[in-house]
Amino acid sequence: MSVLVITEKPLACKKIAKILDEKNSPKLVKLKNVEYYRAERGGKVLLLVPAIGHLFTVSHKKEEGKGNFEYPVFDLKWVPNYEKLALARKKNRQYYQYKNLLDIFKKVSQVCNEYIVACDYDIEGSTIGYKILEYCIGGERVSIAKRMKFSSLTEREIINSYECPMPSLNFNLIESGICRHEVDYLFGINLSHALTLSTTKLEKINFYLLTIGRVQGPTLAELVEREKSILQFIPEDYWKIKGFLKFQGKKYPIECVKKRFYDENEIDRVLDRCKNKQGVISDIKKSDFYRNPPVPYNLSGLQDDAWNFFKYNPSTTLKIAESLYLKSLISYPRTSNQVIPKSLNINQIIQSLEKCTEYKSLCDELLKLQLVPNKGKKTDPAHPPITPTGNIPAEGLNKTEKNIYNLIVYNFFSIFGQPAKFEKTKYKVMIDTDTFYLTGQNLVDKGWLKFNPIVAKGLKAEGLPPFNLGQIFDVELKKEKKQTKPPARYNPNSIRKWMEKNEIGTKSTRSEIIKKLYERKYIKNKLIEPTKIGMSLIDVLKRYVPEILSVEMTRELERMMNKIEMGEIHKDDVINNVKERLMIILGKFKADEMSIGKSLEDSIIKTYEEQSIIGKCPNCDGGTLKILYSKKTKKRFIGCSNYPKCTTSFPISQKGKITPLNKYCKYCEDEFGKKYPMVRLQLPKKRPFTTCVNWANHKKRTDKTKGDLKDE
DNA sequence: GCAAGGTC
Repeated sequence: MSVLVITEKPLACKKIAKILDEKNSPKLVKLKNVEYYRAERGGKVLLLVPAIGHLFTVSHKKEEGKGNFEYPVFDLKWVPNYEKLALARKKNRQYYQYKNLLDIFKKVSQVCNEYIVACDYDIEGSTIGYKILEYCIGGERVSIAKRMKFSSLTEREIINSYECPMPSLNFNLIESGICRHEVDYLFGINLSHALTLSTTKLEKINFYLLTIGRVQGPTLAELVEREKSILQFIPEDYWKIKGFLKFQGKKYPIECVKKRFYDENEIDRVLDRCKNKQGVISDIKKSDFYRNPPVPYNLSGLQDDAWNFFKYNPSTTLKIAESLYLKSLISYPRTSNQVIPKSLNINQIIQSLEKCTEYKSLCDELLKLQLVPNKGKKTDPAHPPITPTGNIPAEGLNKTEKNIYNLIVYNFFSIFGQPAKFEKTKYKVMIDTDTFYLTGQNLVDKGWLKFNPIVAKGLKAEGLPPFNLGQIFDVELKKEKKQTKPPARYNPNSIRKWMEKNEIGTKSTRSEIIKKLYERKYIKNKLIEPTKIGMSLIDVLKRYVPEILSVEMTRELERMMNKIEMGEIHKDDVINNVKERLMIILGKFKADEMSIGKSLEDSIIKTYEEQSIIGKCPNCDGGTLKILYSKKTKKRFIGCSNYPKCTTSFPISQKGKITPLNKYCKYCEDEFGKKYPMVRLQLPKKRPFTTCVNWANHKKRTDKTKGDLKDE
């Protein structure tokens, strides 16, 4: 008989197998497309099988797939992941992957008499391991299973945690994990069903999916809150001086010591005083400042830079990073670690990257240094920071992949660099009795910046010519009228950071949940604006379930789970409490179902109408082109709102998502002298492309995919 | 067709 070792993921399985095998060469077994390992240690045979995250999930007893949105849903059960996929009619590759894996687990467990859980030592990892064992050997016998507890995949920790495992699973931790799943399910499914059914029962809407949960709720609420403060903002007029100092045919911007004038008379007095006067340099201050090298990337850091330099969505960044990881080009991306572990072979990685001509000179330079990596504050027991592995991309990466990969390589290089040194010069410029400043900065020592062309390129470090004390210049001063600005809108990255700060969601789920808010049409645009649906959803929830909109709900859940971990309370108490609360909430909801549905229905219809607008009609006055549906064929097309007076219409793809671009086609303007709107078309599983609504009349049909745009 | 959390 053998020992079954369960790990959370394939990568960890491979590492643990290699460490535990006495010859460090475990045998790879492939069965039904599943890979696991056979190792030998201390006269025992170890069979190490990896999960792929959760293999089980919560469901409810009456769930019969499509169409059943009854509530309340209180009778929960746990089912294998693949069963859920089957319910969703998704018997895809993933379905068979999960199903085969569970089959293998069951099969392997039958030739074992010892069981060890080696998943991450946290509530999710504990739940993953327990659910698999329960399925394989039954709830009773799980009591004989042991637990490896380690905080990093190093040889010392792995061997130690294997030789001295915890004598049993941590059942409190497992209970709290199960509890977390069930609480999220109870709130999420019940409230989503209640919202969805409220509009379904009305005439105008056949079915519109509305969802809400512990993380979606507060995130949407924050976006709506921001929108309200933008709408309520009353701009205030102010004036500022736009000034230049002239020197050898060049103009250098100077700033008045008083940056904003709220009284127009005051700024006029200053400008009067300065009229026809020259500026004198009355003081020179030089100071050095340093910009430290970056800390190693964790997922958040990578998402941040990918947004700052390339405006990639956090969810795109995660997806690309995952694909680079699966190609073995970078380490595991779902990490929060910012500290390079001592065990990482830095030299080897750089030597491997040296073979790539693009990085060769930087690698050569790095290899001359003593390599001490900079580090950040965050650590992660499960994974190191994101670094290149040293493998060179074999086939070409696409542009997005290449950009993300370069960010990771250059960040890795930069962490070994010295601080970059800048010299700041501040000239005090007096014009009559008024004070202005001219500032510039010079990069005097590139430090780490020489290892990071992406950051260096975006740097503004324009120096000033050396001026002398008492030097006199002609100046140019103008009055500019300005208005105070409302608070800035969130973008997908800044709202992700807000979630991170408030500790809702996890590093791997935040960007997905933001994406979900877009998919549900709760929010729109890159500078995020809630739609009418988003606004009225928050209105309804504020009245009936304010708790689902607060970050405090997550805090409370965490407190409850801590208490379960400490053995102070039982999971059932928490679940029963949630059910009682939901009973009251759902009761009120049901009573007011019609009025709730009505207000949501109006918003849904309006949001759809808004989003169907493509642009102005090129052939009539005041007409609007819209996506319409033919009554006869039920197919969609683009038509003018002035029909039947105006019969302008265009065919459009029946599949895919159409987004107006607020731009018109340059080709058509030159050719026909009319403004035809451009749209973006996203066909399923294809790259989105830009096209003119009138592309069928272009001479060269290929023009439809060219971004030949002109702003309106 | 639904949550949030793991992971390929």
